[in-house]
Amino acid sequence: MTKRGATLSTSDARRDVVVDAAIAEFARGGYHSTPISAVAAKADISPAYVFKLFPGKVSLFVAALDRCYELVVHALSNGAARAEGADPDRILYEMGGAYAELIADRNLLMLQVHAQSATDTPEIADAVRRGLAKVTDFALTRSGAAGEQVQRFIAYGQLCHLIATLDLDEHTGDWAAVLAAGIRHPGKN
Amino acid sequence: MTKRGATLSTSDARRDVVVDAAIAEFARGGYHSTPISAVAAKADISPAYVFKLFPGKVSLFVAALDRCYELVVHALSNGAARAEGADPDRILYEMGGAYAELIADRNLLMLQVHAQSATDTPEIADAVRRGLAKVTDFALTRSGAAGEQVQRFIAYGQLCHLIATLDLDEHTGDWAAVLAAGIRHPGKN
DNA sequence: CCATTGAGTGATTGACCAGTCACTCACGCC
DNA sequence: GGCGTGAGTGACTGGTCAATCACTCAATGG
Repeated sequence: MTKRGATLSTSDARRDVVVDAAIAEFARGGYHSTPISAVAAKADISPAYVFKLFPGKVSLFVAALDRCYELVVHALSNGAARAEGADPDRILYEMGGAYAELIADRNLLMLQVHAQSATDTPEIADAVRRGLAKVTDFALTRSGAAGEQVQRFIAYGQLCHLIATLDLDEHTGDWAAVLAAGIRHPGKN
Repeated sequence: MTKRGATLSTSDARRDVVVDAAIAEFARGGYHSTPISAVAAKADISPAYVFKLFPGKVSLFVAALDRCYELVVHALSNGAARAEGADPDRILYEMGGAYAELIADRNLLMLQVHAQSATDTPEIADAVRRGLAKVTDFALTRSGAAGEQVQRFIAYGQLCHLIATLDLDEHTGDWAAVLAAGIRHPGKN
């Protein structure tokens, strides 16, 4: 039954599964406190095999990060499509909405937060810069908005990360309500 | 020569020294990948004694965080004093300038970034919420600005953290120039 | 039916690290 | 001059984890 094509692609398919597991696990514990064995368990695979699919822990984390930013750009693209032909601000607004939906499950959000904290590893710093460049460039060219608008877009994205990380909502206190005002349903799940 | 007063206060004095060392070391490696021994070495003290001064690693990190936010509020206060009597926006602007100066050495900035990534430890999450609450409340009451202005203030502070973490400046690329535009000299040790 | 290849694992190694404990040493006091 | 107390340490323990290696097993190709 396992025809040549399937067998040949098995290894690559596994790699994808492992990357998905890595996103989930690294998002939970961050880079340093998430053992490879956790990712392996999530992917129903032995820890040893992870090292056959990826040369080391860093590579796996970077692969997860790359995939994360890929998904982010994809979501922004979908959002922009919802405002086809509208003015730049409107397009950026829709992008923000799409981003909020994407990170509702928190995995992609927390992965970015953890990545920012692991930038003392050069490969990770490079990956974050690469991803952020792609996101920023896309927002600039696709929306056609001015630099200040895109800067603001990213800044409020960062604020959104903070709010979700800390589980802030109006019931945390007045100060939290101020920070979370108008931010689209962060947290929740 | 060690008079009674000095001897009696030695333990507390040591604690302060250790907290300073903890800020520097945790800022470099983050919570999980910074061993107590690194902090101890920086404070010229044996690792074992750190555990006599603090009940555990988490307590030490939280103590460092508390001190960090204390310094931030203090800086904001100084900044606000420079715009005494001016309009809220101007006061917030001066606060931003004072904050930029404070985090020029990056230690306090990176500590906050790492803390956000270590919020799966409840004590740390609490400490971050506590600190952010103090900062937000102070910005609100001291400047008298509207909630949206303070929200923006914090959002751009977060953006500033991202820029400094990644060492972005105009020479990193056009996208980086967009993000860093108008942000007051981040990085540059 | 044998040889090759690639998927996948168990067992192990070497390093590191949080936390503990029994100890020393230097004071100040009676 | 001993005694108590608090500063400070060395040595150890139990546990974890990244990475490696020698191995098994199944499929495929000739």
